[in-house]
Parts: sequence; structure tokens; C-alpha cells
Amino acid sequence: MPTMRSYRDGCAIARALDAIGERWALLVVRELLLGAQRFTDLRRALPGVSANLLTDRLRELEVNGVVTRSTLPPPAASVVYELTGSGRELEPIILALGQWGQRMPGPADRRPLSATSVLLYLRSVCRPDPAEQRTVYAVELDGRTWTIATSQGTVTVESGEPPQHDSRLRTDPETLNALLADPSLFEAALDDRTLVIDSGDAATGRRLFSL
Amino acid sequence: MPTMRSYRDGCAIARALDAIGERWALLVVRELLLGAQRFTDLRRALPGVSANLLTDRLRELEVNGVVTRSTLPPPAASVVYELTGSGRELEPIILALGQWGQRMPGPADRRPLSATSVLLYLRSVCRPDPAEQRTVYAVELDGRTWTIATSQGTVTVESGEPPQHDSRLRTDPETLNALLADPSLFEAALDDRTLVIDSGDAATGRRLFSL
DNA sequence: CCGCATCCGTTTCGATACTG
DNA sequence: CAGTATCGAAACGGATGCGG
Repeated sequence: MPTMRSYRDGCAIARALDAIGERWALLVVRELLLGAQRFTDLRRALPGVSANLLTDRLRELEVNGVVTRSTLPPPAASVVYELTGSGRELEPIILALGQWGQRMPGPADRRPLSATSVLLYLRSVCRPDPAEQRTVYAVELDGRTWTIATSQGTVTVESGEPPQHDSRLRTDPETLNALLADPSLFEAALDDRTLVIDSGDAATGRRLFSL
Repeated sequence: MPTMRSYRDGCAIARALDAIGERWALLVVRELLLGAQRFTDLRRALPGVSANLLTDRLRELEVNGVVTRSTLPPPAASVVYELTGSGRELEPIILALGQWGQRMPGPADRRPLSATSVLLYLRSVCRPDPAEQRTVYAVELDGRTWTIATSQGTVTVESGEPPQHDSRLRTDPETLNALLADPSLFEAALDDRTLVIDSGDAATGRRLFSL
């Protein structure tokens, strides 16, 4: 059964933490910032969380009005979790927390990087040239495919395969992150095959990192 | 000994949560946003936290570079905890979390309100008239005295007794919060003595809530 | 009193196994 | 796929103790 402890403090900060302060809760929200996800996808994206606990957190977030649980209409009929409006309002806070965490004295750790966090970063920093044509990328990260579309100065990131794409890339979160920080690593990444272009030309692929 | 668990995720959000995501940690930071505090004051301000847990959290926050522990020079010689620069950078995030928490569907709870949260709110919303003369208030809340000074369009809130003051008020967090939301309740609060003016005239006291 | 340290019962977490 | 069941380990919460 879900956790039911509270700080018992009328303060709005404490009440917010009652809702999203339990362990893993905010990382679940982070995952859902890129769109609705299924239980199993959340598990894969959050290595270390047990199925048991993920169930509890999702239920708590649901009763707290942060997440909604819905069953897709047939023939899909799968269960998906999605942020509510209130949940989406956490985005700037979570991104700010990420910026704070980045400034922290990190002991040069080489820990695996979550795909979602890199994609969130991409979405938050990329401001494509508004004059540029709409470009749709299919990006495969950690075995999952994402749709990244640049259009009229904005970037959208969605889970799943795009209906059609201009370029299909395959890489890992660490490489993607490195390329966003320094686009000039593009050719080197192609060379050691940490980045693979499955379709589309190199110039189109490279443009994703030159935003 | 302190908690030593980690999300083991290179993502900056997860690393931030490793530093300040444990239970009570962010509320400790909240308390310290108004200035250095002693162990016992933190305990009183955070009813529900046990002494050993507070010790653990303070140590963790210390090793994570969020808090510094220092012994005041004699004759005080007391131990105080204070935010580092990194810790102070959490202020906008914590305030944003508070705004999010306030928008949450609160089930009309009448839980005790922490003094710090009301003072943080006061400091964040009050924009006094820059033309106004500097005014120093001594405000007693929950048995502790705070110094609130308005000067040149800014408000400062500090723990402790001011050297001199223009007005001395005594009230409780709930009343102070209500007065900030609706200054017209000032006279009613004086009537039922949930607000007491110990020194200074009523007009000066009232000005604190008309910012 | 203040700033903890130690002990101890309870809750939560994390891992593995299992089910509709 | 989307969860439950179970269980040992860790964290929490409260009480008490203790040196300065």
C-alpha cells in the first residue's frame, strides 16, 4: 500500500514535498515530462526502482493530482501514465533543479546517463533557426526510439517512432549529451560508431546538434 | 551514520536529488534561507524531525556543499549552520515549489504553519515603497524574535532581536499569513489579540502589511 | 540547557520471484 | 505487459543518555 506520511506542516513547500517529495517521485515526473509512458517503459528508464515501489509512487502521484492513469482504447488497450496540468507545471522546477545539480561539485563520475534527461536538456536548450525547414529525426537511444522534430524555431520531443523521418540516428545518452555540448565531436562519434546514421545524409544529422 | 544511497544516475536532476532529496533535507534548507540557525532552533522549527535524523541531514548537506557548520567565536561559542553559496541558489527553486504547492488542491487543512515559510513569503512578495523611510520591526512568532527591516524598496528578514526597532509586534504564523493576504484584517487581529503591538504606534505596525 | 550519540520499534526501500 | 507477494536491509521516528 502507498506511503501515507506527511510533514504535517501547512507550509506550501512542505505540502508540495508531501506530494512529490518521496523517493523516486520526482524522477517519475521527469520521465513523464516527455509524454505519456507505460509502466514497463518507466521501469526501464529508472533502473533501480522496484516494480513494487513504482506502483506505489504512481498511485500516490495519481491521488495527488500529478499523474493520470488511463487505458488506451482498443486495439492498443495498454495502460499509460501521463502528467496532469498540475504535473506539467513542475517542469520549470525540475529543469531548475537540474541546472543546480549540474553546478554541483561532481566527483568526475562516469555514471550512466538517463536518456530522458538528455532529451529534456536538448528540448530546453535547442532553439533552431526559425527560417529552417521542418526536420523530423528518428533517434534510437538505449533501444528506444524517439521522435525529434524541429519546426519554426521550436523543438518537440516525443516517445515513439515518427510516421516519416528525414534522418534516423542511433546513439547512446552519453554521446548525445557530448554532442550537444560540443557539435564538433560529430565526425569523431561517427568514426568510432558511437553515433550511427541509419538514414538521411550526414549534413541533416549534424544539423540536430548545431542548434 | 548518514544516509549513503544514490540514484546512480548521471542526470543532473538525479544528482541534485541525491544531494537534497532525502527526507527533511529541503525543509532544513528552507529554514536556513532566513539565515544561520542553531541545531536547537532547527529542531523547534521542524516539529517531527528527530534529533539523530537532523544530525544526519546536516552532515549530508555539509558534505554535499549545501551547508556549512561553524562555531561562533567566544563568548557565544555556539554552533550554527548556514547555507553555502550553492545552498542559497536553491532559494528560487524552493519558492517555486511553494507556489506549486499552494496551487495544489488542498483539502482545507488547518495544519500548523511554520513561521519560516510565512516570513519567506513575506520577503518574497513585499515590495515596499522606495520613498518610504527605513523601518525596523521586531516580530515575535512562536516565541522567537525576528528582525524585519524595510528600506529603499527591499525587505530583509533576519533571525534575532534588532539593536533598535520602530515597532514590536507579537503574533502567530497563521495570523501573520492572513494579514499578508488581507491587510484589512489588521484591526480585527488587534481586537482578538492574535496580534499585539508591544511598542510603536498602530500606523507603523499596519504599514508592514500594506506593502 | 545544547549538541549530539545510542538504542529500538516501525516504516519504507530494494531485490527477487511470481501471477492474471 | 502490468503489476502483486514476499522478505531482508536500510531509513525513519521517538526516547533516553551523556559530556560540555
